[in-house]
Amino acid sequence: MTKDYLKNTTRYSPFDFEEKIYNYWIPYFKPSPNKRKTFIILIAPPNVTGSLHMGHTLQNIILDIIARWKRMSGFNVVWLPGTDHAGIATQNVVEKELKKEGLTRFDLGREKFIQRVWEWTHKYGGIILEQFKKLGLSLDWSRKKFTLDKKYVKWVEEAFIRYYRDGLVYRDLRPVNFCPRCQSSLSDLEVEAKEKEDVMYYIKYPLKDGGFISIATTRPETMLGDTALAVNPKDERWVELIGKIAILPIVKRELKIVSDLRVDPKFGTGILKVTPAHSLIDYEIALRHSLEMISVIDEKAKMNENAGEYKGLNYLEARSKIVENLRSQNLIEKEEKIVHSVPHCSRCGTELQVIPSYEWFVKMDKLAKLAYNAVKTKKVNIIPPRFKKPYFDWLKNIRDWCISRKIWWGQEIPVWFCKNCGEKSYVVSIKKPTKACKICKKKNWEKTKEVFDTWFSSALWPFAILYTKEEKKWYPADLVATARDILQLWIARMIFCGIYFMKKPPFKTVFVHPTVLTKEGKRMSKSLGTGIDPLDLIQKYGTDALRFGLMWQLSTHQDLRFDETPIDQGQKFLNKIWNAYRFYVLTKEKIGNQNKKELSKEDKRILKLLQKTKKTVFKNLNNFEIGLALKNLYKFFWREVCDKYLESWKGETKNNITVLEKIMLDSLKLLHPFLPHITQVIYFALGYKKPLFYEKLND
RNA sequence: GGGCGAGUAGCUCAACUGGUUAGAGCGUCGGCUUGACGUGCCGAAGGUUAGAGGUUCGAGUCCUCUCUCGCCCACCA
Repeated sequence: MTKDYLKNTTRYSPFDFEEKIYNYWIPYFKPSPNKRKTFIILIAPPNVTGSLHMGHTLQNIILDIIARWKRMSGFNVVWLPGTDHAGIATQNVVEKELKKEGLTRFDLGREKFIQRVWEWTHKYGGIILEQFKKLGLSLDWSRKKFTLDKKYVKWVEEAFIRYYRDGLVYRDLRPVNFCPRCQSSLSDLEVEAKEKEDVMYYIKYPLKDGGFISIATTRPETMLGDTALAVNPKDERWVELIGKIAILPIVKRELKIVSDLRVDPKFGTGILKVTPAHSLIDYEIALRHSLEMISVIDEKAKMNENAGEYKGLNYLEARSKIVENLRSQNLIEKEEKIVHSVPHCSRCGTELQVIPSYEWFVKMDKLAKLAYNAVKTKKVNIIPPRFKKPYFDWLKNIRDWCISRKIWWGQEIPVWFCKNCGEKSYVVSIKKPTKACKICKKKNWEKTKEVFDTWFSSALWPFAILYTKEEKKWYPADLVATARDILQLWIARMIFCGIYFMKKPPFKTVFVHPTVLTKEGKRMSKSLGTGIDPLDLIQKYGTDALRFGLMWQLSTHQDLRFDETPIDQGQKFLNKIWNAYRFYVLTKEKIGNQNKKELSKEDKRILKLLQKTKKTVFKNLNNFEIGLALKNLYKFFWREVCDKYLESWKGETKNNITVLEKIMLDSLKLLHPFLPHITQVIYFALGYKKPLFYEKLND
């Protein structure tokens, strides 16, 4: 990387330099201890088993540009890499791997399976971070974090215990979304609604006093668990039914007809069958009317002992048998095909069941208020501001958070159950309890097999990685960037956890960046084959060109329909930059001591434009208008510096060499956050020895 | 069902709080270039800014309605 190399090479080749330059930088990415002003960026930890996609790429390039720019503006930048153990997601990846060997996790058993996931994690868990390096990210590699690090795990246990002591965590038997394949409960946010065609059955329920009423349902099999019927008191058609008794067909149970505002008169016949065990809305109604909860479906989506003659049947088999039975009694009034949305597991796509299960919940009312107020009072800024609305809406209508999972991979909940008494007797404690069970007076404790929702653990990420002795208490952070679908899942939860445990919100600014879509405007997805691998692009164009191409397309308010041509444009720009500096070196040599003392018209013009460009670029970076900032620079450097100013150096010189030097050095610095590798290479070629991001940008 | 966003040159996008002939890049076409540039430079063509109505001296920009697309959220049994 000498001056001669620059002079003699007419084309910049990223592949000769990018990796070497990156390795050179690594030690300098550490925050320096002697600077006072810090700027702390919080990374969104990718899943350990993940591999780089466009979302990570866009998000982290944005952050890297900010990080480098902040460093060059005099800040001590803290940005730590890390990964998330990602409970269900990771477990599913390993299960798929097992499937290839013809095995399920049940064949291995819990312990061996967990061991297997650890092996997988050790073998492949570092890949995603290695891929992050290829993007040129200025992360502090001396401080890698993982959500199952010893210290991290401790934070999670302590948080749970603190919630428990404060009465914010409780255990309850209630219907939850349950995935029959993953064999676990899920939180509301892990449920994905999918459109599906089904049959709506109108079933006649006899009234005790004679006559029939009809009830619409797509799930006749759940009727075995009906414990009431409900109508809306405002529905004039049915008010007179309130208080009357109907007879549940097949089971012959008497059902009281209750009045509840949650019943939608426009749906079906306006009469709702209340099945508290298998419907969340019905459960709410049941609480209000003290109704019994009878579960008829088990966690494998099979009918249980309460289903009488249907016991053991899969719910779909049971459905058709029940419909058959009803038909034979002439109790089906009508059947119609409908399309409606049905909850599926967001991780494996299986249709979910709502079944009652003992789970741990976090009470959300107080915590939601904390998160709400932090944004309302602008202690946390969400940019662009329009994303505040979904954030507020979510917090306003929130239900308690189910934080236990019955999967195997994850952090165990610090709870001990009495082997003899089971559900009736448990102790919340990190260590095995020494006291005796209150019921059986024995000390026969066994740790629960349940693990935490992975988001319970990642909600603590900001202080678990930033607030430790060796990390110099870098809490709170200044900035976090996120895709918008993570706003509730992660951002909101970090905010209330941060305030609850640390008394301060975990960051000041949340930047919600655009989603990378395909050129057709569709979501990029591996399974649909519409994804583009950023690594392929790097191999084809180099990192700087990719960074240019992506940022060129970035605007704050519109999703990005990914187009490859700007990357090509980036490659040309790199070559233009390279040759501009060649010309600069050659010109300097040629001019020697024929320098002019005064400033020419061109000198003055370009200096003025430089100041103006700096101002707009900084303003745009401040507003996360990265695409605009890059365009400002592109135009300035190519159209003004190259096409006009450098051209004016050809022929008899009337310009001042010190101006040329300033323009070329300042341009290099300005370009560095966006195109870090090439600018560093040129910087070395010009004879400088430092990382370019150690230079001051705004003098 | 609710919310948000977008529909501007062939393609991907700009145009700050409404203000002169609506701008870039790529693509197309025509020239030029052996004192940096596998290229570069100069220039041209190309748009009733989705549609309809309204406010205004003036609207891509504000209001209303319609259409199309996308995303997020939602316990419609």
